[in-house]
Amino acid sequence: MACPEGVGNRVTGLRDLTPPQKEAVTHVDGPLLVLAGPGSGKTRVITRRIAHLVQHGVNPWEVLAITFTNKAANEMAERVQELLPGMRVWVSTFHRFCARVLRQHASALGLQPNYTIFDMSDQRQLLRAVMSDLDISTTHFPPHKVGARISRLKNDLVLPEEYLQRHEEMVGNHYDAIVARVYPAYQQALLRANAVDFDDLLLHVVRLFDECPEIREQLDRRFRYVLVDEYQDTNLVQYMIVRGLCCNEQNLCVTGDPDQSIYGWRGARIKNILQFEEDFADTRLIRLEHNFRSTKEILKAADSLIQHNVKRLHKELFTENEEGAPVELLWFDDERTEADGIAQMMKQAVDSGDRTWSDFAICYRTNALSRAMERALARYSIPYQVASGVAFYDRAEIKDVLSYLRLLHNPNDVAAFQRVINNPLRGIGKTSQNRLIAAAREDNVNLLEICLRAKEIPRMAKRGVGAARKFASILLNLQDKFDGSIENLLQDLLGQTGYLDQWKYSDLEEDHERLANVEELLTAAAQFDRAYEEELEDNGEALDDAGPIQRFLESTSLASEVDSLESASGQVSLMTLHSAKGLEFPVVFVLGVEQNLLPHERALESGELKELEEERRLLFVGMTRAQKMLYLTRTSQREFRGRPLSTITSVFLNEMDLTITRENESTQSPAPDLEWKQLLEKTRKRRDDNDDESFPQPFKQFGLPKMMTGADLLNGTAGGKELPVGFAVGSRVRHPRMGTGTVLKVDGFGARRTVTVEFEDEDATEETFILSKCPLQPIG
DNA sequence: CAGGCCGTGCTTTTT
DNA sequence: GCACGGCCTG
Repeated sequence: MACPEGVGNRVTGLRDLTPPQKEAVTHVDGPLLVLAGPGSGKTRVITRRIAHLVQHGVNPWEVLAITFTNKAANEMAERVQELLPGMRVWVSTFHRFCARVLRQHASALGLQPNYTIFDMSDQRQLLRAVMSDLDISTTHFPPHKVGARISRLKNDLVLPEEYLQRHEEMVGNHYDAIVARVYPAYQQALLRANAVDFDDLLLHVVRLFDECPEIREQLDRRFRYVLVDEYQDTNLVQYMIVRGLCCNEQNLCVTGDPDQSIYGWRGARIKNILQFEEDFADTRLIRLEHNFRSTKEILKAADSLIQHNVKRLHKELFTENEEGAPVELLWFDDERTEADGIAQMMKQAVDSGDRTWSDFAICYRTNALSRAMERALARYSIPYQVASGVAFYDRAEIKDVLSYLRLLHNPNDVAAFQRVINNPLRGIGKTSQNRLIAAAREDNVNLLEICLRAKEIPRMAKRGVGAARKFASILLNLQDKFDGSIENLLQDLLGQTGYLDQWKYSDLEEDHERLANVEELLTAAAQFDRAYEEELEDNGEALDDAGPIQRFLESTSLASEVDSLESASGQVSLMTLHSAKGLEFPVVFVLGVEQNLLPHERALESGELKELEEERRLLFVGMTRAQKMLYLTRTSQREFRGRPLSTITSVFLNEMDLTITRENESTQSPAPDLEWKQLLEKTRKRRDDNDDESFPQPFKQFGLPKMMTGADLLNGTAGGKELPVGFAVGSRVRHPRMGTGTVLKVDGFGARRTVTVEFEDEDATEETFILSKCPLQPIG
């Protein structure tokens, strides 16, 4: 029975694993931290470990594997299914897991089990309403920005009351004051709508754990083995969920790579993984350092780059793959030559039969960089796909249909109500809608009920009364007739509301597309019906106590795009560095390795070391996607927001040994930073300092404080009548993007005062600025 | 009440 | 350079 490796059978023999991989797979009890370098077979280790647990007596339902994305969850579930046919192991995203927990314990949090999950547009709509209630200008404070702030607070586990309190102690920041008012009101509005936003799904579970210790313990005991992938990307809320599930049963296995943490900006705390050993006593630490993906040259370059990060756990990456070609820096004149050059290289490789189109990936820091590249690919007739998230479920027609379903399922869903009450047009305008919503709130009844009683509402438009009653009775009737099939329900719904009539007789291509999309939704519903039925048969009772409508809506709100990138589809892939994570390609181009682009301007402006390091990790992630060939590119001149700008050498380029290929001899870019080595030493010495460390000054593009811009100086003077010091003709000024220059001319007065500046780039560009609106700074 | 025009303001993205 | 939002007009 026992084979040389110890236990094992045909399915999970361990011979194909490296020693550290094997160690991770066979570890059973107690906390386990797997630091997995890029291309080190991490997913394989997780799935094999799950199989190993189950084959050694752990019940499949005692295992919980958590990922971030649906894609990762599906892949993992598939591979577990191959190893353990017919067994149900819970592999889920954080959000899906929480949605389910919440459903079962909704009442403990003041929700009903048929709660709705609000997506970003619902959130924005609700915020808009809440803000106008509070008389807050949505022009000055755009709801999506306020929403982003609230989201960030939720990710950081800050509750409305706490924020209000914390804010009262602070003085000054206007934006915070607004958010402090909006946040509690927004939460109240969500509760009234029996709805949660994405962040609430997680936050409510933490609250549940906090307020109902017995529920926490019950879940903790039930999921004896918990696995969390990409642990370096967890934020504070996710961290608390994981901890909550692992107090009593500390069989927690986390995998991740601090060097690939690139989501700090949305609240991910790299600390979570760095401090894992402190959080859990007797942690077994395993490093997966053997890279199976890249050539030695690629790995060497990537490793030399990441070595410059100070805050990291050391890893010694190595590979047994071939030496490979050196990593090259391609230096072009401008973005057009860059794009053409890359297109030509790819075409040549494909024409000669060495490569196929799908071997290539082109990565960039910001989406804007894809434009020039796309044009070139079109010129060369190269097939390509861009990974960008125009999600199926975000399309207006899909959202409309789903909103009907949402409203009949949760008649308090105000966002859904507003979306469909006058669509198709029923003569219930904004005013009538607001009257209905206000009346529902006052009478404490749901939105469908208030529609039936619209007649009783004072000053309600007559036309709207009948329409509202008809609208509500259609939905209530559908609710009664529901026979368990979502597809039938949607069909009836479309028939009775006449929603599709607006496009049915149109010749427009886009209207055809809309109809086709709705058709696709019906197919998805039919598929769901079948799967739901199967699950019922499989389990006797449903695995889950929620009805099909709740489950269907949940799956649509938590599903993102229909797998936007198709592998092996004979096309070149274009994507941001962020979306490249987790993928691999034989040949990778990383575009625009230039100061202010990579590292990004915003990271430099912040002056924070941790932001600079995240940019470095971003490049590291990009580089380690490459299997055979890796090219970094830069230009001398690049169009930025419509203006051509001279570029600056990225600090990252100085951190690696690269072969530099100049496509064209052209203008010399500013010399590499001579003080670099010294700076690095200084930075290293500071490594033990706290988090908010800033990097040494010369990194900052603009050494002068913001208060010194012409705009600020002008606004600071009485009425702005005088010319601010430092802007006389002939004085030297600096512009954050254009660089330094000399004032040629001054015109106008007060807010209309303009200055014309000749910059010191090679064409001596002349630019005229409105002094009160530009970031020009005087020098000296 | 919808459509067009003007001004503004700009990373990265999942759920 | 472009996209989105707000405001104004037909």
